[in-house]
Amino acid sequence: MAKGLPSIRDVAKAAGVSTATVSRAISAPEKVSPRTRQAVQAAIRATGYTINLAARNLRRQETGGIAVLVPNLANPFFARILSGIAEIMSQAGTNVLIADTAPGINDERRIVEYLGNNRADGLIVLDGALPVTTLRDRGDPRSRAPMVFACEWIPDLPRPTVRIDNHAAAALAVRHLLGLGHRRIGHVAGPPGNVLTEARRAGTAAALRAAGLDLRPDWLLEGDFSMRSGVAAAERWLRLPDRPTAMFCASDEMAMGFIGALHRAGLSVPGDVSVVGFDDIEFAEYGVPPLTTVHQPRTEIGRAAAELLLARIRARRGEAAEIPQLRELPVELVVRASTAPPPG
Amino acid sequence: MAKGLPSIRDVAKAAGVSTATVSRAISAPEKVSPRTRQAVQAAIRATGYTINLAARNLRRQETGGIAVLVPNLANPFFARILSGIAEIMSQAGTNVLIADTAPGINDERRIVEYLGNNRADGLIVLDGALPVTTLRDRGDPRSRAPMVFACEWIPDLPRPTVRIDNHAAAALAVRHLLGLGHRRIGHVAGPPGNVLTEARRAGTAAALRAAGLDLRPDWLLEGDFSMRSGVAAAERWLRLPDRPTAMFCASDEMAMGFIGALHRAGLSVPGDVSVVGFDDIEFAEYGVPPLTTVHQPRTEIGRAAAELLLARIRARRGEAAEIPQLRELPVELVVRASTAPPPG
DNA sequence: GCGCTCGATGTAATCGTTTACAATGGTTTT
DNA sequence: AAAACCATTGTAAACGATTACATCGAGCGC
Repeated sequence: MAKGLPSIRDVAKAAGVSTATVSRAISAPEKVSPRTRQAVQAAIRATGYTINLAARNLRRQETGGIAVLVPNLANPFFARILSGIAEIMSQAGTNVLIADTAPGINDERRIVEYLGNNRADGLIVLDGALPVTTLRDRGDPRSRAPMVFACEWIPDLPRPTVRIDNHAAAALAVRHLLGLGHRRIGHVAGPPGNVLTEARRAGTAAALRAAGLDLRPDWLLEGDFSMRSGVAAAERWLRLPDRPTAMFCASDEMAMGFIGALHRAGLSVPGDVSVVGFDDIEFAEYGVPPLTTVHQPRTEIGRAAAELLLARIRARRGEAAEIPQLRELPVELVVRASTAPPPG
Repeated sequence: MAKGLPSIRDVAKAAGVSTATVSRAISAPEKVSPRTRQAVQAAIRATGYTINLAARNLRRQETGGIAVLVPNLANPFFARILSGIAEIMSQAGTNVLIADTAPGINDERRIVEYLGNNRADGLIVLDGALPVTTLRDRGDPRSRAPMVFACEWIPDLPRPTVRIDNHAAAALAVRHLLGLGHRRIGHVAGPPGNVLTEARRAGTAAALRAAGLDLRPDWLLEGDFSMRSGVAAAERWLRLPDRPTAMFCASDEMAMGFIGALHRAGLSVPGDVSVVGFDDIEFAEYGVPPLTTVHQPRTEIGRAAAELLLARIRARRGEAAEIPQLRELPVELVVRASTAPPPG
């Protein structure tokens, strides 16, 4: 931002009106006569004027940006969600700040500071594991910016949320395995305490129960959504005296790690075991074998979260808006080559 | 940003000094006596003051943010680079705006607008395929913000660049295959015209030539860095009347797609063919088989690019700074299980 | 024709910081 | 002891937009 850029005064002069009229022509065109509006438009083009957001934000008492709290920026799962958020926000002329909440990158204090620092008009939280206090008491109470959750959420902190129905999605995956004839079905879960872990585990158990089966505790393996933890789960699985014929993994990364480890142990997927993943990340389609998985509409989740937050911000400015407390986007099962009827 | 937040006036009152002194105590502490500095610090704590960046930026004629142009946000390769950038920028109190330059997401006009709009004090460009004109003539000439390249670059637009030595890195990969005894080595290249494609292809050819070999045109397959294009390359490879015993792929994604397709065709890696990738993305470590690849220090590239840009921005403000035109970060070959001596 | 309303526009204060310039008082130089 | 200097601080004018309030004139009813 260099000196000498055309300002609203230059436009006003060129159009032969006052700065107030130019301002109105820009942000409330209906308050200005069509003639004047046109003249202002022409003057804007002629001068090459672009609005100075720092000035607008200062005067409007806004920041012109929203912040996204990502549990782990390095995780490719979030890339498409961010892309959806960025798309909507860029259309709205709103900046997107991204903060990585992964331990070690930014400590809790820094995040609070970052957000309290009147840097953001709103907050999209993708991390359901953040301490409630971090989010609740952030900054000065007078500066509390509206907040929405996407994908994950914090049960103790009710806020509008965009996500999929994790319970139903897990059940969908399990019913696919049941439909193939599997009766011995295990589950590789996410990290304990995570809301997604709980919802997907419960959905798995519910689908099994509906078929008259149980989720056997020895077939419930714990992971943390990472590939590495999928490998570890496979190692425990291989030591099982009595093995399931199918496994539903709570993330694609775990599924791919799981399959890779089985492969190295000489087992075939889906020949010996069927595996279903969750998320439908890019790699799922081209893996060995291509992975059957539950598709999450990630770009769409990002867009929806962005729109929801924008609506909340506008509502705060006084413009009426309807704010749904929960928006659940549809998932679908993508059947590829990692699932087949049980052996024998 | 709500009304009623403590401002610099409140701090001034609490500390019994003028607003000018408070401002100096914050941004140029050496200009203020130690006594006053302490009093101001105490007053800041007492009032809970946080600076209003919109006001500072307006006055300083800055935006307080930098923009990153990413060729494809959905590509996990960029996640860690962004993470490195975000880390440094967040320490510097600078916002990071992210714009996806993928066709269809934002058209060229929108990007120019986005950047011309005095939104960014600087620019990190990760996309070497952007039309030069988009970047050169962006916005008002008076608003030209400093720019640096990372990973990719545009030869016609010389700007400070952070990257690896792609030529040497490719040669490193090829020498590994030569060292295993391979003499029949092919290459899956990136999209034509891409700077990385050219550098890596040239490095490949150079390493072969140094061993008295040629890069045979029929063994040079074209891709576009994506997994899908790796699959396509494998299909062409399978139809080859005379096949190489080893392939060096210019990206891990292509390598993984390539391996997957070979697998489905009943060939074994590295039993029948050795494959080396490039980048060392997360999935490379856990693939089937784990991929031998050239490791790019992506977080470090992001950090270095961020620091370089900050230096350029400071230099622009008049603070002296040394700006290297090229910073090449070291790579290393990570040997895993996708390479072995040639069969027989 | 008078007074009223209403739409369109202008005037000027304001948002919270930074910084050029001025003022102050103390120390050193001559 | 006057002059010159320096460090420290204060005063007040910016930065560029928005918006409450004032103004103006046209249209309208009576």
